[in-house]
Amino acid sequence: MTPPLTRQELRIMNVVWTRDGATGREVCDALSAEKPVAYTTIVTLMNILVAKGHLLRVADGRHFRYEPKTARRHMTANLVRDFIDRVFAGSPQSLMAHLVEEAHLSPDEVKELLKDTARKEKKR
Amino acid sequence: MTPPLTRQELRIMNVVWTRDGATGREVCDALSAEKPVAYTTIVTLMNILVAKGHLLRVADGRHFRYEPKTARRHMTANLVRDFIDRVFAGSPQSLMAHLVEEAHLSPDEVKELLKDTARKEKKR
DNA sequence: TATGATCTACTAAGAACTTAGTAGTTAGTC
DNA sequence: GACTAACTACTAAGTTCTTAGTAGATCATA
Repeated sequence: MTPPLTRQELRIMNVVWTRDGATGREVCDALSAEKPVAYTTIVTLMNILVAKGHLLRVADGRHFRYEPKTARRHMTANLVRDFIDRVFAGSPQSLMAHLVEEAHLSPDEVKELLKDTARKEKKR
Repeated sequence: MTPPLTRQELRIMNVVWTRDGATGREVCDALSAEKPVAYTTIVTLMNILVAKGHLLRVADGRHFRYEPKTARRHMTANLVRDFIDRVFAGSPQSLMAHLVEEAHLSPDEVKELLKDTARKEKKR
């Protein structure tokens, strides 16, 4: 069972999601800011993502734009589930405990988050 | 940059950590319960883990035992950090929010966890 | 219209991951 | 002592990931 997305594929999806659609050139430029990468490399990967059903390739004039087909939220949920399975034996509680204990988050920060979440819940 | 551990390597480490040391046979049996795998496959991977410095191979009579060299806690922290970087742009808060929102955890469950954590903190 | 820039399509090649086989050694047992 | 079982060492092969090159088409422009 392979992960829903490979590392590089995810980096690309992050750019496309953020912009809600992008060209190969845009993604290449965005990722090259961190570490230079060939344009053709990016396009190859993006077409793989199309084949996998995560991107949609739409003609934009005589070029192509790529639009997200899989929602970020949906993909994130899959990735988190997979991660919890592998690292925390399927227990989200364990992950949460880890986050708190490792001081990635202080209990206060968590409380703040909970408040925010509660607020959002009410709005719905 | 490759992940700290590959999927299969992590599965093996989980067995070794849980038992605080194991033979190739033990790991093979444990993992084969889920999905059959050849003994030699496991040993090959375990020796790779030795080469990577995650396991220690110690003679036990005329056979070998493998003991964890990297602490589970330490490895978990690395994996979580890597995951947060890739999926949540480096923000543990975002991961926490996701956990709560996706109902992997209800706010009540989180509060429970916080209580537990606070209790542990006091004990220290 | 010749030139250069940019994009697409196709192909390739190395690295790493995953899986497992073969040969040799050792220990127990008939 | 011969046979079988289990383990170790070495090797290999298929798959996927990652990266990128080449060739051809198209557009802008000098």
